[in-house]
Amino acid sequence: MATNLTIGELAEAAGVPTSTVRYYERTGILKPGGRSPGNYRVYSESELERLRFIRAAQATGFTLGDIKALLRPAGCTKVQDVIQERLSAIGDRLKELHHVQRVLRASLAACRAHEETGRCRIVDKLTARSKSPK
Amino acid sequence: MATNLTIGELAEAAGVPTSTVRYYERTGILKPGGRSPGNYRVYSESELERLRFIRAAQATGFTLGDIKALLRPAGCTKVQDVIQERLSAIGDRLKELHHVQRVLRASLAACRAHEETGRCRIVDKLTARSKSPK
DNA sequence: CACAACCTTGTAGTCAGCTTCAAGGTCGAC
DNA sequence: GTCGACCTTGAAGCTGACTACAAGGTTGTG
Repeated sequence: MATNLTIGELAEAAGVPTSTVRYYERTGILKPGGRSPGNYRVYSESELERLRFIRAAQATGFTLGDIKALLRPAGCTKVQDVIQERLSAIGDRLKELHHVQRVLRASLAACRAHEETGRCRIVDKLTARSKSPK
Repeated sequence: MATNLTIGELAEAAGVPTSTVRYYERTGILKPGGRSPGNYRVYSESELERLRFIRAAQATGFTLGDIKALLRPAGCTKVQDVIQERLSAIGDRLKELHHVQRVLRASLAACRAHEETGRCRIVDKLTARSKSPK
């Protein structure tokens, strides 16, 4: 079950360039499980999963620094704190994302409703908030 | 109702530095409504809302280029396309965010469950995906 | 064993998104 | 009218996250 992957295979599987994988290694966020006799990096499934997690977290607005802190082994209590913090950040992100989604949907509806009038005031809608500004 | 704001007031209200507001102007994503007699930038509520929208969208992973395209007035049909595209991107983002949330919650639970054993294998959990890898 | 397609290290360059600085102009309170 | 807190422009500098390049080593196929 310990699928051994080269850097190219790993990169392909996660949909990132190999240069990015090496960059992640330089920053210390993702290390190969070992090295082959010919000094090639060797990765296993768990490193692939880790890489996928990194990309998913990144796409939702976390920096590599955030993610590194999250993945860093530490005292269990401390880790719990970090995760709690991150979950709360995710909660905020979700709210913001839903706001953007709501505004865009409203814009789209307004746009369609006015399609026949030839007058599209979509930008007004886009700049209006549908909820209280915190 | 046309509240007139200086750059400092606008920045304060949106929680960004004034330098960022000027940078946004340089990139063409946020322009002041006008200028005061003394050549100060003057903003209204609608520019404040636009700025807040920009920040919310940015926090959820959109680039300024994305947002600019989104806010750019254009033919109604074209705008609809752009918005549809963005909504689909948001759908993806939400999925990723929920995945991260799920993994973190599972980690937290596992961490707590093992609190008394003194052994915390949280990193394993963090790198495991709870769902099919697409 | 030759060849292409991979891999290695190290260093330098790129781009987005700010951030800081210098040298000054404006505004409101005293 | 002068003081300090604001504002102006333009240009340079910074950080995070890659990305490209040079110069070479490894591996699998015919």
